[in-house]
Amino acid sequence: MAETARRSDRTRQAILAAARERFATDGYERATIRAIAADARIDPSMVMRYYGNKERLFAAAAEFDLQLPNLTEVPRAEVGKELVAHFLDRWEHDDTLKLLLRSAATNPPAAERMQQIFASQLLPVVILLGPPDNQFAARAGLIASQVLGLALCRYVLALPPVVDMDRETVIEWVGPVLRRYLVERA
Amino acid sequence: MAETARRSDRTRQAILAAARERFATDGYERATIRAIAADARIDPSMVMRYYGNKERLFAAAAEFDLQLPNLTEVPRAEVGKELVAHFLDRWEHDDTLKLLLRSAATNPPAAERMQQIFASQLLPVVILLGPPDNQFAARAGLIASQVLGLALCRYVLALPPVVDMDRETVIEWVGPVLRRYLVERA
DNA sequence: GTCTATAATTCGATAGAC
DNA sequence: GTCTATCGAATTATAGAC
Repeated sequence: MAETARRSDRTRQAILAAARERFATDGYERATIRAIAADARIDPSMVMRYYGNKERLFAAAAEFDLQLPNLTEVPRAEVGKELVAHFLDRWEHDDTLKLLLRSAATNPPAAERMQQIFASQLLPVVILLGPPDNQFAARAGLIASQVLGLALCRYVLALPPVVDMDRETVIEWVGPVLRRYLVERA
Repeated sequence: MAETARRSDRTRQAILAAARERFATDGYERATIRAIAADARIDPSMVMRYYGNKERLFAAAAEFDLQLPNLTEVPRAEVGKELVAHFLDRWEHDDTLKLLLRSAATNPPAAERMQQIFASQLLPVVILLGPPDNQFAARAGLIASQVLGLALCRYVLALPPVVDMDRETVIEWVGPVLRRYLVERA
């Protein structure tokens, strides 16, 4: 029936949304299926029915696309700022990166997923824009280190000075760093 | 008795060393008192006897001193590289920062400890060396973001390109960034 | 100081009625 | 599709014998 199909889809989505929130705030081990089900206002056994087990639920919740913008049209001087701004937006409007960051520290599959995301989505951008010095991987890794470190301090550890910096200040400071990692010679 | 006092001290130290290792590799929630006791080759109940509960054991294991060097004598141009080199050494020879990093993602007390460490140990260095622009806190936060991001990618997430970078390459790339955050004008 | 036994929870997962 | 009941395992923590 189309009626029940739509309803089970809504239930699926409710579970996924609740799972994302819980995993993002508590990390993989502290987020319990019971709590996720309670947030979604459904029975815990429904979570198992739809997703089989906790690991598969997490995998579904950790699906993520960086949605990196096309930087080829952006002036070389602005390319770093553009990148920082994009990441800031991406974090503010989507919990998935926080989820991955929190969980990857203690959950090996989450760490692997993080590796995949940066290898498959960030590296191509670096290859496209960076100088042909065969240091693409290192450049992508360095960008990841600064970007993830910023997210870690701002959203996970909540270091006061990093939390208090407004958007423009962050862009002004970190933009040139990413530009250096992305397109400048070492 | 001096005899038993020495023995209980050794036991205490064995527990602490095992705890540091387990917390560093597994994070707070996955590291169990049983596993720590097994590593230290003592009975689990001894851990409770000496440290009361898991939280206090963690607090003891998370005691950490960045041991930041005196940078006032270092040439301004080298100050960033010196800082990166110091952190790399500190990580290689001590698990405590990895322990904090892994645990802080899901354990609030660990995150607080991280805040304390950077506020009480890194901020003074920035105040001492940075330009008098009243941006000390922001500078310290930015340094923390890059340094912790590097550690996260290299030791926790194990992003291949960041793991594969040798010491000199890291210093060459990240040194100038830390110098900028530490002493340069925005 | 050391160890056994176990209490008290909590969690992921399953079985089965409706 | 939904819910109740519960299993089995693991964990922190305690009580108490030796």
